[in-house]
Amino acid sequence: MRSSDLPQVRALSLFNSMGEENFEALMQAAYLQTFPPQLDLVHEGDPADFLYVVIEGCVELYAHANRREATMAMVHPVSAFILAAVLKDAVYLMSARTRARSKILLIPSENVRSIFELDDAFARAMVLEMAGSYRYVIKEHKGLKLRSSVERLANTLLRQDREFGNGTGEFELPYDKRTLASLLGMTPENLSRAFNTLKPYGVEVSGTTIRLTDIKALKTLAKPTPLIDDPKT
Amino acid sequence: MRSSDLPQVRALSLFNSMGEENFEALMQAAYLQTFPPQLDLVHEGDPADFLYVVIEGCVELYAHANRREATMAMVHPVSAFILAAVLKDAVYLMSARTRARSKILLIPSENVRSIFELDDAFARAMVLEMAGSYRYVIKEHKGLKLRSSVERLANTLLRQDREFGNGTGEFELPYDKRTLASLLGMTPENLSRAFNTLKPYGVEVSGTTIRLTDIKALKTLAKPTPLIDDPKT
DNA sequence: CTGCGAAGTTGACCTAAGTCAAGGTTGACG
DNA sequence: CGTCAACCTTGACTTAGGTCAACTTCGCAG
Repeated sequence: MRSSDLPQVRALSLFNSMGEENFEALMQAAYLQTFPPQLDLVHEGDPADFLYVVIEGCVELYAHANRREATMAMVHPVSAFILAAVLKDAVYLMSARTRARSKILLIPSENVRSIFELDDAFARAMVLEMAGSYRYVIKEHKGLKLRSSVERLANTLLRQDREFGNGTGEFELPYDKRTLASLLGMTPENLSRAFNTLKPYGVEVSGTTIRLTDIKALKTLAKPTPLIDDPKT
Repeated sequence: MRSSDLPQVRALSLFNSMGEENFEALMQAAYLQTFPPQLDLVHEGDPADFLYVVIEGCVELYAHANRREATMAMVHPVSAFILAAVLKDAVYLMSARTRARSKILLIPSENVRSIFELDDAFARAMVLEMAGSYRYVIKEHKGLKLRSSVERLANTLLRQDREFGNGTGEFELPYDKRTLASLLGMTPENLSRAFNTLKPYGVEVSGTTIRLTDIKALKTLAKPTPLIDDPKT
């Protein structure tokens, strides 16, 4: 793999505390590849052969059942996904596909597990990574169980504004609306309608650009809570 | 704490590989207490002061938002809960209450974290424990997003039959119906109706006893998949 | 500029599930 | 053995959200 990409991988909290020789051994075994958009990387039910790290681009995690499909999460650079399946040497619970041209690091799961046994700092980093992922899903699950679709949308907009618009009230949706709809657990049609019901709360939509002109009102409706909406904790 | 309870704690996969002196240090700092039913142990949003281990009884994890409440999981002996919050030194994302008279081990989270730093085997056990919890929530989330409430109930019944009835088709519900309803993400009224729509598929309910007389038909409706319904993987 | 196709929107309609209000069961306790 | 209080069930009704089909918008290739 290209040495210019190494530092950003090394900088990941998952890798930055491990021993240099172990890191090198992992990278030695790894493949760095660039994939076109809409390419299936892993399929749920398959044994976990690789740990994946998104270096550039964007990856969608999704799941199937009952001839329905649901987007479970979007993975942005630089972060790893499907760590749990690799550690447990189990099958993937989710499928993954690229949503943009993406540069991705593939580390054979056997190597991940053997270095995990060898390197104590790596093992500890894994715990924290897993704890973070766990809490992310718990928050998603709480949102889905306790909120209406309009509330979920409102809170997502408020979060995006904090993350991408720096609280200015104007930002771009990071993905298309059908994906957003699936992520929020609704149909594209219903997302459209949800945007309309948010119009009186100062939500202006034009294509993929969003403007929030009355954040206070939106918050009254959304009732955000750090126990669901704060990605940090 | 009573020494007769030590072996079952030690036998937990979370604790069975760690060094003896570290285990003793943890237990030295821990409290073993028996609580009456319906007692609140932790409240979401509070800082994680203790790691909890259910030795006897039953604990419900639940969450609040929008003046609604949802049961997130039931914890049975012998297992630990809210590990992630303890490790990250963060606030609890869920509340917990006893659902039966319960014997519970409380380990101060500072001690957990310091032993985590000290004991490599303990750190590795934590990774696997977290990975298991992560995959549990992912499965719950998939079920909620991809299945109707009747399907969720049908699959839960099939699973209970495997776990408690050993596949005989007859077993007791492990908790009351309102709890089951909340766990499945529906109202008690709707659970009643769901049981009725399952009647033609050989589901007989009398109080808390369930008899499945046509498992094949039930499976046709439930369409179980190990990627959601197998608690082992 | 034009025309095509995908993505998004809208409206009409339908269905699953929630809500509310009675009843009915059951089980603990006097 | 009766009474009370949970818990559960049922029925009538409402509502959120899904479905289907038509239409619009927009980006883009020719």
